[in-house]
Amino acid sequence: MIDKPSLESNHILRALPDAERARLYPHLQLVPLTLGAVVYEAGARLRHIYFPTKSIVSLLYVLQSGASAEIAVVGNEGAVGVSLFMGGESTPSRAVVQSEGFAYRLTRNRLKEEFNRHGQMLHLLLRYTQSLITQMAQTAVCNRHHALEQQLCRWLLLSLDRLESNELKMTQELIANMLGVRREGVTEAAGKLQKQGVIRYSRGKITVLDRRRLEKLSCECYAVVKKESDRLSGWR
Amino acid sequence: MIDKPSLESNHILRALPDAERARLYPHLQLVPLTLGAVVYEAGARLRHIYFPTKSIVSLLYVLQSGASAEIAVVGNEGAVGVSLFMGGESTPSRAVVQSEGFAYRLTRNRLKEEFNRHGQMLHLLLRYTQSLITQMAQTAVCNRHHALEQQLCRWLLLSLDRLESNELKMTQELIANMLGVRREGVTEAAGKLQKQGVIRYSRGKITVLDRRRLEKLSCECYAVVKKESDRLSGWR
DNA sequence: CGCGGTCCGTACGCCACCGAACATACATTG
DNA sequence: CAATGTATGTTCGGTGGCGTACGGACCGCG
Repeated sequence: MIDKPSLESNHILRALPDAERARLYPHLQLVPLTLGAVVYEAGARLRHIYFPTKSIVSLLYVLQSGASAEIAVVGNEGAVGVSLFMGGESTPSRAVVQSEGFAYRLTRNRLKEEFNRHGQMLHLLLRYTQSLITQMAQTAVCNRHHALEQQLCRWLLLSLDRLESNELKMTQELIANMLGVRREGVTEAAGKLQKQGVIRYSRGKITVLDRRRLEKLSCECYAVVKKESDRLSGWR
Repeated sequence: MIDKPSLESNHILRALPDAERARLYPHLQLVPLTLGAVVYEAGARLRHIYFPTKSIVSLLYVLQSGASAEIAVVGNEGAVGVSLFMGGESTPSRAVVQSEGFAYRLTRNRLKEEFNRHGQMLHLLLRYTQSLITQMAQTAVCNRHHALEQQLCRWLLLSLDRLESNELKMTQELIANMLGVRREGVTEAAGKLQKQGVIRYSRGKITVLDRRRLEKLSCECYAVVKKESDRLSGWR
């Protein structure tokens, strides 16, 4: 369906020194991530760490009531399953594929082995983890203080950054699940944005027409996360 | 004012093998943490990592609007400034002393040195970081879905766990800042709890009378965080 | 072509929380 | 003991998002 992506499509893998990448190469398994697939379940023992290439994975928290909320989103800038090298073999969150694509994965044991060599992989993952933490913290505050419409803008931008087009396949229902709000709320907010000519959408296909405006309408959270993520993925 | 606490008052320091602890001992500096003191400012370059003994430190996010919210709370179970060993020398959050006490601290360079030895310290800090992540994630979802009263219960419990008494010095105003809500909202929720005989309070002194009830009235978030924290601080 | 499913639009009552303003009581200080 | 500051109590209108319900539009499929 799509060309198989190279290792370099993932920023972490790309940033590895050639020697390390070569060493890892035979152990990196390319797997397709289909829309809606659960990469790992909350509380389950993780078996792999995933390095997305063109896919997007959402980290979701599901409450006892069934209500849920996204706490972070991961694309080709990072990795899914960082708790593997942190030592607790599981997390209470669920990872769901939000945008179809591929990922390279490494088994738990391989990762630990690599980890124990204390090469760049370790440092890159640590830095990435910190940017993940920033994203989660910002999400927490955003949930508390910002209006739905602003959050929608933030969310669209975060997704957009992890794709290569200005179009995303995503129903309002799913977005509502991610943001932890009602679908109707998303309909209304998206309606406003469309009326202003910022986006256009229809049946699960959203096209961003005016990214500038979208950034202005978003809360500060997007910029903060982006900036910190850029800073941490920069060299040294 | 208070007896100087031993290294073992902090769970991470306590869990270190004797040899490591002995090696670190001369470099650990005991510092008092006074109420309201800012351990580090958002975006500022961190210079130390802190291991609280009897104090509590809140990690706060402050928005451009001035609104704020606590994203995690750290006591003698953990450490403040984990981003130091993650590689990004700062974080966008602010750390504020919420309950007076002491902490041992280590300079940035010492920590890095220790880190490079790849001993237990590294693993303990990594595990602790994961439990911190859990707390932040849970906070994010809690902010989204749970009622103020439940959140207040959660917050009281989290603080209580990090003290040794059933009494905390904390005004409703400050609690409101932490939770990112209005002071009046806290007054109302606290009033309800007092009427039910769960807590008693007066002018910045809150006494928990019925911890069981408090746990029942709290949202699930407290239990989830507690359980995961216990799991991760357990052996291996 | 018709049917069922997915996706989006709209509307209504409801409630928790907000913003602001003001009242009261206790505490500390000089 | 007066004065000022701090902590808590109470009120009132406003509103953003919730729960629920229903209707219409477009799609793919048989």
